[in-house]
Amino acid sequence: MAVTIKDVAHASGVHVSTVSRTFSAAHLVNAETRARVLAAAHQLGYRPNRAARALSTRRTGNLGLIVADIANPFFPPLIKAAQAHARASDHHVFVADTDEQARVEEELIRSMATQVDGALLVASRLSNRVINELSADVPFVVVNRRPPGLPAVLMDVASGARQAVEHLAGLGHREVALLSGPRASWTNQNLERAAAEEAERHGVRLHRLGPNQPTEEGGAAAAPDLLATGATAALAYNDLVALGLVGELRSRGLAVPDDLSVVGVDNTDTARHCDLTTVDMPTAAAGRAAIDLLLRRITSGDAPGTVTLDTRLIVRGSTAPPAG
Amino acid sequence: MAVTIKDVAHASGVHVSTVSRTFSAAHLVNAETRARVLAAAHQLGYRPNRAARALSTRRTGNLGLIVADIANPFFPPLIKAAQAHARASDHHVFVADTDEQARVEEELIRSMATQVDGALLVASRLSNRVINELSADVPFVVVNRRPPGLPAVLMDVASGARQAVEHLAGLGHREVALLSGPRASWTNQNLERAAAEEAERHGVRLHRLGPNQPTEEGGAAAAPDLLATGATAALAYNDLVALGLVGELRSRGLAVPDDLSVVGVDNTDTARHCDLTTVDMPTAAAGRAAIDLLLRRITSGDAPGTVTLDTRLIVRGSTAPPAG
DNA sequence: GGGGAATTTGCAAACGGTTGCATGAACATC
DNA sequence: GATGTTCATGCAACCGTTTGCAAATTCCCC
Repeated sequence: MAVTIKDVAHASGVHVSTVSRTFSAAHLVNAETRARVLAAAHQLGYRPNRAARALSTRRTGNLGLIVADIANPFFPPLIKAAQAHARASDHHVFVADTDEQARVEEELIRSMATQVDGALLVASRLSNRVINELSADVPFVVVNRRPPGLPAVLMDVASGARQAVEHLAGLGHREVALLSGPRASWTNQNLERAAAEEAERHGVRLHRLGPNQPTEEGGAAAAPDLLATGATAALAYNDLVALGLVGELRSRGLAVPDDLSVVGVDNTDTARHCDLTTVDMPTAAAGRAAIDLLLRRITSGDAPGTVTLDTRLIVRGSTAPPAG
Repeated sequence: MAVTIKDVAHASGVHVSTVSRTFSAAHLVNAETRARVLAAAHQLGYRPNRAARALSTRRTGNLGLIVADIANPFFPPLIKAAQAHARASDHHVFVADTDEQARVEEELIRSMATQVDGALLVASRLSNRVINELSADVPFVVVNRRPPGLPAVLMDVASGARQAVEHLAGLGHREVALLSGPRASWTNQNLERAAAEEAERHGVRLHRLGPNQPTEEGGAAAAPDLLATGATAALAYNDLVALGLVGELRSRGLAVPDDLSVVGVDNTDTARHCDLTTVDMPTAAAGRAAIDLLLRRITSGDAPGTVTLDTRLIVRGSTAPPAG
């Protein structure tokens, strides 16, 4: 059915190889011939078959993008930016949702391997060992992760986390809870470390709670433990956790920020709507940067280093001085 | 580099065609041989090259999923459900974001055409003519659209819209504004029609405003016109528009729902967080149903009909009786 | 034990492109 | 006018897999 290079060759009276060159190495074909071929191609509605081309060139023009949960509002802006940026270089993006499960993640990457030139791993839950193993098949760029030897884009949550703790300390909070996220999350590790250091610096006592599911349910479920600590403020792994917590507190008759201050991480649209103080993550910039690194790695084969993007605190209405 | 069928053939002492059959028509190969081939394949870490396979079979095992805006929280649950469902049938999903632009949408579909077996068009902005033209190249299933002759999954916003108007009328509102969305949106057309009918039935005057951008900015921008109408309640094209409106009203010193009731459409997570009354759209179910239709269409070639899913109003705190 | 069917395998031609090499034409150089 | 370049094109092999056809083997039945 589809019109192939052969049809174009026949229609324009040249060999298929000439047609091929017209599209992939135009300078090798005579201007006049090229015009004839292009006219025929256009008239027939010819479009090169990327899969077939990939067979010889070993370039599919596709990129993979692996995320833990598309429905987590942290990801869509990154996906969107990455995709738009990839499209500008004539690359398509395969988006895959791993459902936060390492096993699914691995399987998706494996089955995607032959169809992409490279992949972005965002907030991967895989072990470094597995990542390294897989990276033999597919060139990776990771986001918010630091497997040794792989190019990475990092949204350095530490800077924002320090600002958050400082902000809370400045408001007068002396007992702050940290609702941590998945153990395997690089962001979580950094968050924990930075928060602990900064708490120490300000003489704030930090109660670590977790790991929690990085979802609203996780945040809601953490409420009892949190209340038991006597903390007057909470810093959550991400906005979903923060909002889950806020919801649960409200349904227990507690007011935010009057009874308890809450800070999230990610600065999702939802946080903005809910007037949540949060750490802004430059997701769109990270998406673009990651695509840049990946394309550079693919085309020139070099393994470019690490890009670190700063984060910063956005103060909104969910934080206030402690009650009493 | 990658291990191919040839390597497996060599390692197990059979012809490549036997290896091929082991994977795609196992019953044609002797049990003993099959075991040997599988062992070799496993040991070498062989994975069939889908792109190469696609060349002969004309089946890529990939599906396209075209959405207007991944960052609109309406889409991710649908994407997620569709993808999980597709994966269960060993299909991959190409997600593409059109940025609400018909031109981009068309181009994406065209360049995706050779790499997918079929595609889901969600809330397409293309004209029926273009959709039909493209559907010669790619089997489509559309969501929230009714191009004649194409299988469709419809989330019937009309039922929810009627409930919404009835709800507002019941609260005592007599002047309701409708903040409509993109002209090309099937959902918008249905919403307008159903709201108008139901308003008529309840003696409510409906002020149509729009078309508005289906974003928060669009909602915010509509505030002045809305206030000029003297309406005491607003029904918005979607939750984003509703929330944009709410934000703008608040910044003008107006309270929701005390001064004005607002109803959204989609029942996104954001709406839930913001306590917005809204029409629930069964996005996950629609995603699954659409994949079902698409796979059926692809495998058995028949063009199954239309699936309609009902919507219903979720009453929350953004609606109340009119002031005074 | 001979004939036919069924089972298992190999061969080779596709699928739609790309690309190294060879051929041929046009042109310039001396 | 012989020689050497450059440019444009064709030829054919190849990318990894599938599949119709034929050959070879085994099995069954009379």
